[in-house]
Amino acid sequence: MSRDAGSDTSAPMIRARSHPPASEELLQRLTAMIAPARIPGARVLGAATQSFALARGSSTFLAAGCDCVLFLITGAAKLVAHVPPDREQILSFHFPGDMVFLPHGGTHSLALTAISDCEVLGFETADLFSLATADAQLAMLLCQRAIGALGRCRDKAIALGRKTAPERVADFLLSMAPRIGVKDARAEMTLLLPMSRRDIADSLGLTIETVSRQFGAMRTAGVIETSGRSEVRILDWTDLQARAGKSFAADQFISQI
Amino acid sequence: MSRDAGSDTSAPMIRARSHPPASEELLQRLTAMIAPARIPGARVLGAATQSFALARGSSTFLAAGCDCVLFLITGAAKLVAHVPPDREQILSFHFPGDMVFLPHGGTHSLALTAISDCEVLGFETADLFSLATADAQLAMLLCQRAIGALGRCRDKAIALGRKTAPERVADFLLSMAPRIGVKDARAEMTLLLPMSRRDIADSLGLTIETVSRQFGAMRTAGVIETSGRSEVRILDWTDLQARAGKSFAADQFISQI
DNA sequence: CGCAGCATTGACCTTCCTCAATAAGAGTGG
DNA sequence: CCACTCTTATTGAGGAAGGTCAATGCTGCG
Repeated sequence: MSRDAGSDTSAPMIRARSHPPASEELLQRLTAMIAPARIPGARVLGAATQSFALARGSSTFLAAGCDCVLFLITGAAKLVAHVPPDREQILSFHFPGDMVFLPHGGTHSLALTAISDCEVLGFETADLFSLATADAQLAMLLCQRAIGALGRCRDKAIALGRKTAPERVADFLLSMAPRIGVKDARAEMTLLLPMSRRDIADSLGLTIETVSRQFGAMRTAGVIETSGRSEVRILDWTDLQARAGKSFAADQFISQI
Repeated sequence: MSRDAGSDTSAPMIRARSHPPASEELLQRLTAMIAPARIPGARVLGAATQSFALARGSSTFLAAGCDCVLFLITGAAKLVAHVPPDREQILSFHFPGDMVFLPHGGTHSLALTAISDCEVLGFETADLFSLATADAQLAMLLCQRAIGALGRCRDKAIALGRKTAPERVADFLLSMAPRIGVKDARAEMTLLLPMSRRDIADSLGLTIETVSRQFGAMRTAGVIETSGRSEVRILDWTDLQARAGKSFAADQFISQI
């Protein structure tokens, strides 16, 4: 439970410099990405927008009182909760197109930390809400995204509360596959994990060592193959699902046939 | 990890009978309860509303495909996720005034189960959304409630991932206090817990025995006092917060001075 | 090529779970 | 009102999963 508290201090939490007028290009990419439920007036949205560049390892410092919604445009990021004195729980990983809600008033101190260099669009929740009051479609978009985030958070709570270490690690790989997986020639899926073993451990409520041992076990069993620090290839999809506790994995099978 | 699977089967999950026209009275109470962000046209809402009576122990059976939002009018309920073969995780407890989002498409099977007899108003999410498209205030209400639920779910994930058994049990009492606590003559707070030890355990990702031991330890230490199965009196608020891991509990103290 | 950080592996220990027995509540019917 | 019974809670002893500590091996970068 002890952790080198100094390592984080060396990369101090900074409130990322904001470039008040969000670049036209970033707004374009935002609207393109959330197209399925298109935002009617990206121009209007533009006025309340601030763009952030978040360098690898740096965090948006979000103490109590800050209340905003972020859009991740490029890069990969983690939403981290700090538990005194030196524990931390990663609540979610985020990739381009994701919306991150950071409401004020939570009991814990949260920060969005860049795993790789990121571009982010940020809104004060109040600003976004006042826009949404006049724009039901924007309001619905926010609502759907929030409910989606709630669903994923519930899945995480279930895993943290009632799953074993092997199940959690298998779950993790399965949840990452559709987001960052690439199918190769032999139809095997390869993941290039942007996060460290520590990140994975902090996300699953485990230790680095336990995560490493589970990777080792699956490697030995021929379920996965790893090369370097970040590459994981899934060799036996069925076995992986069994390890995640998906009994019979009926749903997935049906859709694969 | 073994559990008497038969005990639940005897009280089968039923789709509660719906009384198509929601009673005027229940709608009145709903609008009264969510008054802070009042719904402009409760009459309109009424058309899409179904009222449920959920007897103690019975559940709304919500298999994949169902997608609805529930309002709890009276009683106490738990949102339960079932993890095959016989584990379960309680995601949240609910009390009158609460809104429960039950989106379709989650990976786990969820059910809202009544801890005591409940009255519930239910909406198909699609219906509610189509109403909200024409009504920004309703949309905002939904959005704020969803973000609120997300915040509480994150707190639960943090507790399940990174807190010890004593911390979780203390956390539980602290989280229940503002919702169901009653201050008595000596300004001590008394909780009448509607849920069993099993419910508490399933909510905290622990076993009944561990929860019971933690109650025992706090009783011995003079932090709490219990009488009967459900009554808990908080004697030492400061110590309880310390046990919950709220280091120094600075925020709370300041607001108490 | 060498260094610093990260990942892996092993030995041991703590926490919490499991199994089992006992006790206390809360209904029920006499 | 009390005895009876069923359920739920408490308490104890032992075991397993995962955490902690420590040593070694990669890997990617200057």
